[in-house]
Amino acid sequence: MEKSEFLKAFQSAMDANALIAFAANCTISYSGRAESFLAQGDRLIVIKPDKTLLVHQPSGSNPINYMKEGTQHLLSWEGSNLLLHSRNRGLKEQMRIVLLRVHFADSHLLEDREKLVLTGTEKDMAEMLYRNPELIEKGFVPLGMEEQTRYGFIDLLGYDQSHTLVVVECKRYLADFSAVEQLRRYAEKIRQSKGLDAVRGILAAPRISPNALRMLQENGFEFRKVEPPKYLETYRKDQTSVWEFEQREI
Amino acid sequence: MEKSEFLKAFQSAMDANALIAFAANCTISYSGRAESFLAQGDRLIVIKPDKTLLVHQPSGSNPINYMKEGTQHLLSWEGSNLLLHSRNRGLKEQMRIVLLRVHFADSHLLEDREKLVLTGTEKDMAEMLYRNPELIEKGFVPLGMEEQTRYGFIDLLGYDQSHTLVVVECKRYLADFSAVEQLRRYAEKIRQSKGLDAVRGILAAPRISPNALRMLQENGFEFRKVEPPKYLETYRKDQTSVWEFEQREI
DNA sequence: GGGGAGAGATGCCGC
DNA sequence: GCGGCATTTCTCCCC
Repeated sequence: MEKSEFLKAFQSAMDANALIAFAANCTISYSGRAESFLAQGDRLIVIKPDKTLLVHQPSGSNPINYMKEGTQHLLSWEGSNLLLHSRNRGLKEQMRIVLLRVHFADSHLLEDREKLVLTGTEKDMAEMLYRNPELIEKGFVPLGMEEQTRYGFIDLLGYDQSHTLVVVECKRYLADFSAVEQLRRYAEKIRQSKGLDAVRGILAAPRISPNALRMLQENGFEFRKVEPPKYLETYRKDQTSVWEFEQREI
Repeated sequence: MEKSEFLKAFQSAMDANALIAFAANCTISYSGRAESFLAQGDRLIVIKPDKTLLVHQPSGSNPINYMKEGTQHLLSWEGSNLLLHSRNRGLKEQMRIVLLRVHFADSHLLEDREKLVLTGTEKDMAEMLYRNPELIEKGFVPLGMEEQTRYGFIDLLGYDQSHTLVVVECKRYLADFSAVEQLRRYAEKIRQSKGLDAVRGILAAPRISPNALRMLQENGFEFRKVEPPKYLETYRKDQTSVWEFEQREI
């Protein structure tokens, strides 16, 4: 693609607040919270309507370079190449992308007001345990979830059969050191604030690392193997059979 | 863009292992580690040569949906629409994207073997303190960095003026609870393994949260305000003056 | 391949 | 705005 043609297309897209995506052979310098340099290669570059900039290499999930929303983007000639100079004054960040060759470029106005509906989060786990307390243990009585307590972001709070207070911390994947220490912080906080002798702590997760389990037990806490729930019931009911069939197929 | 035309272009791109980027009006269902649904809207969709799939809405840095590398992608008719069915058998994940309209599409073979050169990381901080021990305090003598010690991932280890062992934990941004507890874990570990009465702990970061500072002091540890270094010396020397001028300008 | 920890993390929700 | 924390975190490094 001709650079002069790209320059025009870029300007129109920016003026129209359209999303622009282009592939180019380029070098990239960044300076801001850190500093980086990326030598010459082919990348996909995207500028969104909110002026977020993303640079993607041919592999990997994450952008190799990026600028946050609200960044200013200026494209100009630098000899026979084009220079994309992106600046975010508020964040004191800037990027310089030298475009040696533009492979393709496209832009379009995007309309999208939808938000993702997601299940299987840590909060969903806490709600499941709130509604199915026997998953913690027989006789467990849930009191409240999350910010419903004044003692911090405790996932789930309740009493056991002998009326001892129980703090439950949920992790949707692997429970590690950090989860154990979170639990310890919460249990200690609530023990002090309520003037109790003892508070039980339970870590609920599908899995726990061996070291974290040791630390958990050293603190007198317990582990419960619990899977996060994954059911988009509202959105599934009209296509359940097909979806479940495909699930089984995998 | 005609859907039949897109179908052909998609197949060629997949066969050639090219990157493909297209904008489309679509709905998206995902099932795997979690489950999600995204109602109809315009998005940018990218499939990389390594078969990573990214879905971007018009704003924000992160993809709203994605599939990891090594995913299989099948495009086929579903009535008058196209269905992109992406599966990762190993991860037991799948995604179904119904394309109601394709706004644009482009693909290209990308050549890129370069890796990002980055400075200003936590490791760079530790190295700076190793070479400039007076930034910790007068009389501080560094012993080793990171994995050079047998006692874990301790950022920096040394002796103070009175030959007391000092454990230093670096954070490149805000030091929080987790940083304090990391420091405590390391200090305790090394104290026990060396059979010492006391070990000093220092948290080095540009900033620390009030609660973390309180916990730090309760543990008898100290805070040092330190900025991470940001100098790509190798890559800067031939353009220093221009770059620094622009930096000042911001 | 799993564990442990950083990241230019980002995003969300609370105060 | 900052603080605290989850994330389909991702990524790297080391065992």
